[in-house]
Amino acid sequence: MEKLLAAIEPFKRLTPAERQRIVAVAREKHYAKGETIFRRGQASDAVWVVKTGRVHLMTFLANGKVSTTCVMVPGETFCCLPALDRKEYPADAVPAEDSTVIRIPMDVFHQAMARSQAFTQQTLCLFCDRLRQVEHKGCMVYEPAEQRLAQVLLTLSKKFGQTIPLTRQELSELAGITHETVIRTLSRFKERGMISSSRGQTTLVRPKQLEALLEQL
Amino acid sequence: MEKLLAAIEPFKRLTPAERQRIVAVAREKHYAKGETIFRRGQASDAVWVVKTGRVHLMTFLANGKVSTTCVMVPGETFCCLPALDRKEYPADAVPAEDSTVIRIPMDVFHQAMARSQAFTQQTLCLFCDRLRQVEHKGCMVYEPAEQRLAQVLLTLSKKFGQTIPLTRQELSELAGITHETVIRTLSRFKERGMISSSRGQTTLVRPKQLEALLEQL
DNA sequence: GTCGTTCACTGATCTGCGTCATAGAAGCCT
DNA sequence: AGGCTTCTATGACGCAGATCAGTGAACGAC
Repeated sequence: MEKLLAAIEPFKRLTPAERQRIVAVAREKHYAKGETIFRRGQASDAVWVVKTGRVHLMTFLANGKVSTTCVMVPGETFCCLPALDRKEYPADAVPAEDSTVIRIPMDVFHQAMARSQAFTQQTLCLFCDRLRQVEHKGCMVYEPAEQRLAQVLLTLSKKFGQTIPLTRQELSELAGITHETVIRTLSRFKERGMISSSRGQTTLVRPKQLEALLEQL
Repeated sequence: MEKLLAAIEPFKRLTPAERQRIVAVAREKHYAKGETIFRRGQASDAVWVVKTGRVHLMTFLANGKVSTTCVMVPGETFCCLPALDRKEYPADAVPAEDSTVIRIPMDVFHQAMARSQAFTQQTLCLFCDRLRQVEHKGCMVYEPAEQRLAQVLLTLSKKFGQTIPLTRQELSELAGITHETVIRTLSRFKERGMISSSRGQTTLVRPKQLEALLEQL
């Protein structure tokens, strides 16, 4: 665990001794696909790091629909937000596949921030990036389905590289469209040679063309 | 200006002496409706406080549409985000009516954060609140126009009270729907006795019924 | 192997809302 | 006054995409 934390933001900013204080109380936990790590509205008491697998931050809406706000992959820290203001979790965290996560009690996280200026600064930067992402996503309301999906794919490719291991259903929850529309749109992309796909994954063959879709209009 | 800052977050958290350091270099500026305070993408060099009027944070999209992310009213501080990570402004700031704002150079803002733990903490809280709002707004993509508009009205009523001084056009930019749809939807709300309205303003007569709209489904 | 489940795909409606057009009312300027 | 702009309002039309329905392929469990 020390090795993992030493390699990722924001924990790499700590001295080994400071990091050790965290390692001493952090606990590794395993969750099966579809379990719930925490729910929206619960009081926050920890910061989380994905070690293996994939965790989605999602909101279940009144009309039965699901909105996924973020996909967290190994090495990513999630829920800095409640860590900063100590308020409740803003979304549900659900492993999209069997996942191992590290749970860091909030108190030691705060102690680390109090001790290390660099650690605090980096935590804030991660946090700011997140807000910028979310704000950008908010503007997507106005784009048609095709552009929304292209945007989602390009964003995911920054995390996963060319091959994105999400189902059409999961993509639909990210893009805010139905999974049927995702399928139809991806079929068109495939006809145009922009992507290839197999069960549970999509590969961007011509990312440039997808980017071009966003520019136009 | 000292009097205003002493009354609002996060500046009220400073000691009078610390606050005076800010007042010494802050400048009051007046902008007419429709001018631009700053644009998205510009390097950020200041934090802003609304003194009078109303400032919208908005994004102009490629297809000519406009998305308003936030309405700032007197006493509110905006652009803590670039203040934290020193990156570029994430949106345009445009006065929706003639407005007076206070411009606080970013350096003194940072100095204040370095000096006062309470000030930093409060700045972070404001920031977290903003992220929670934006995340919540992101989920709205899935709601039909009626619910989106109801949500927008209820959110605005927290700032303005029962009477919301925005035009239909401005409401449409906040809700992510056309102004025609806003007009039609508000007409229905009016028929049902939930609101009343006149040119440039909408009054929530039965806010409970609007809230009920959000619960159902 | 068989069964059950998940995922991918396709076609056939249906509809909310965007788009376009038009018109009147309210407010501001000279 | 008159003219101009902004805001509100309403109707007609069309379409993107949601909804509903059905099929088949891939995968895991036993």
